[in-house]
Amino acid sequence: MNVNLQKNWLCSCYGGFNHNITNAGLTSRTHSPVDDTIMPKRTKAEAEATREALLDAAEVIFLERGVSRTSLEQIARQAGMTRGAVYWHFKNKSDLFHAMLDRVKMPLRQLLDDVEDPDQPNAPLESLRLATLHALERLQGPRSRRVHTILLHCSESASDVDILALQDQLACDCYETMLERFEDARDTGTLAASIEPEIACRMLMSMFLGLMHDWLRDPERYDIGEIGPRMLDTLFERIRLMPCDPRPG
Amino acid sequence: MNVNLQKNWLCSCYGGFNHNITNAGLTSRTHSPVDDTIMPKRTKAEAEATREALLDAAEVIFLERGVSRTSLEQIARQAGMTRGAVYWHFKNKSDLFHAMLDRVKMPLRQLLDDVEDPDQPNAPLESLRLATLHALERLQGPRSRRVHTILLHCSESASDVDILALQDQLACDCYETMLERFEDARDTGTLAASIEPEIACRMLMSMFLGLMHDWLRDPERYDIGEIGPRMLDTLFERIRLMPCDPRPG
DNA sequence: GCAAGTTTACATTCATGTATGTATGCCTGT
DNA sequence: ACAGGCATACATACATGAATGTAAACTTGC
Repeated sequence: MNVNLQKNWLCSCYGGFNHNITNAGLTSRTHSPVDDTIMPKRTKAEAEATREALLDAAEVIFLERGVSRTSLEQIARQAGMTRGAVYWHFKNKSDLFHAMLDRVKMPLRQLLDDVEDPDQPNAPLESLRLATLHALERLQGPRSRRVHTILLHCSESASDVDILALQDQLACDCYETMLERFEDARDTGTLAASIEPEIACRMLMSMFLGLMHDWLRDPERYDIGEIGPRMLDTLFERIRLMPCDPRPG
Repeated sequence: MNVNLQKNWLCSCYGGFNHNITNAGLTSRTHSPVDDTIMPKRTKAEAEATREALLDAAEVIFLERGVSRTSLEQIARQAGMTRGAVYWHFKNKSDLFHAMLDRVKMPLRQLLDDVEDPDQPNAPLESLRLATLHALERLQGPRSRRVHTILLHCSESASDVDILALQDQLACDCYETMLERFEDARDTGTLAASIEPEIACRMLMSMFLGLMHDWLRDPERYDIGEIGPRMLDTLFERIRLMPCDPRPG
C-alpha cells in the first residue's frame, strides 16, 4: 500500500527542487525505492536519506495542516515510513521541528560576511542593504519559503514547540549585529543625524519582518522579488544623510 | 510558568477521572462557582454576562496555551462554567474565536475618521500618521494586546480557525484605504516624488505589522509607546517631499 | 408549562509514547 | 573469508490520555 504513497511523495517532494544531499548517497548500489517488493536496505546513507525525507515530509504536512494538528503518523506516511522511523530519528515533534529549522537558518552575521569584502569594506548601510536583499533572495527558495511560512503562520506559541523562544533568539541576534552597523553608520556620518541607530534598527527589522509575514501569508498576491528590493532601497535611500539634512555635530 | 499552571489545572480538574468533577470544586446544586451565595438567575442580562465571561476566559487561556491546544473545557472552567454553556453560546471553537476578535477590531477606516476633521482636512500623510499613532495607543490596551497576541502568535493556520483568511481580509482592507491616502499625497506633492504610493504603502504596513509582531512576542523588552511613535514619525518625516528632493512634475 | 440556559453523561475519535518484534548491516575474531 | 554477534533501523501493537459533539436531564424565568 505504500508504493503509491512513495511515488506521490517522490513527485511532490523531489520533483522540482534541488535536493542535492538526499539522492547523492544512495544511488550507488541500491535499486529504485519504488520497487514493489519491500527491501529494507538500511545502510548509513539510506538512514540519512530517510531522515531527510522525514524532514521534507514534515515541511509539507506542517504547511498544509499546521504544526499542532499534524500527527507524527501523518509525517511518517507522507515520507512512506511509519511512526517508528520518526521516533528513531527524532525524540519527538519538537525535536523534529528544530531539525527542520536548522536546515534553513540564515543568521544575519553570515549574510553580512557574504556581501562584505574584507579588503574593500562597504559603507555599513550598504552592507546592510546588500545583506537584506540577499536574505530576500534566499527567502524565495522553496524550502526557505516553506519553513519560514511554517514559523510565522503555521505554528503557535505554547505548543509542542516553543516558537516564541526560537523567534526571540533569532530576532535578538539579528538586532545586535544590525545595531552595530547602524551605530557605525551614525559615527561615520552616513546615517541622517536625526535618526538614532536604535530606531533605524527597529525600523529595518520591523519592515523586513512585516514584509515576510505579509508576503508569506499569500505569496501569489505580489512579487516580493520586485516589491521587496524597492521597499528596502527606498528605506536605505531615505534614512541616509541627505544634502538638506543638518550636518552632524 | 505555563507548564506549572497547566499541570496544576490538570490535576485539579482531571485528578480523579471523568467522574464527579463537580464534587471537587463545585457545589452540587447551586451551581454558580463564582458566586456561591446567591442562586443563579438566568435572566437575559446574565446570559449575556456569561457570554462575555466566556470570551474573557478564552482570551486568557488562548494566550496561555495557544488556540489549538486549548480545549473548550478549559475555557468553560476558567469562566466558572461547563462546556455546555460554551456550546450554548457558540457553535464551536472557531465561532468563539471570531466573536472574541469582534470585540477588538479597529479598521483603519474608522481610525482615520477619528483623527480627520471634515471641516479642516489634514494632509493625507498627517492623517495616516495620526491614525497609526492612534492604532498604536489602542494596541496597548490590555484586551487589544491580548487578542492581537493571540492572532499573531498563539494561533496557527489550518487550525480550527482560518487565521490566514482573517488576517488577509484585515490586511487587504487596510492596504486599500492606506493606498488612497498615499496616492492623494503623491498627487498633492506631499510624498517624495521618487516613492511610489504602492511602495510607501507596503513600507508603512510592513513596518507596523512587523513592529506589532516583534513587540507582542515579548512586550517587556521595550516600551512600544515610546519606540513606536519614534519609528513612525521618522518614517513619515523621511518619505515626505524634502527640500533637496527633485520637485515633482 | 414552555423555553432559555446550563449541567451531566456518553460514544467516538485520535494522538502520543513506549514496548516489543524483526530483519538487516557492520564488525570482530579466528 | 566468514560465521556469529551485536547494533541499527525500522514496523507493529498496545495502553493511555484527552477533546469533541450530541443527547438528555435539570433548573429557573416568564
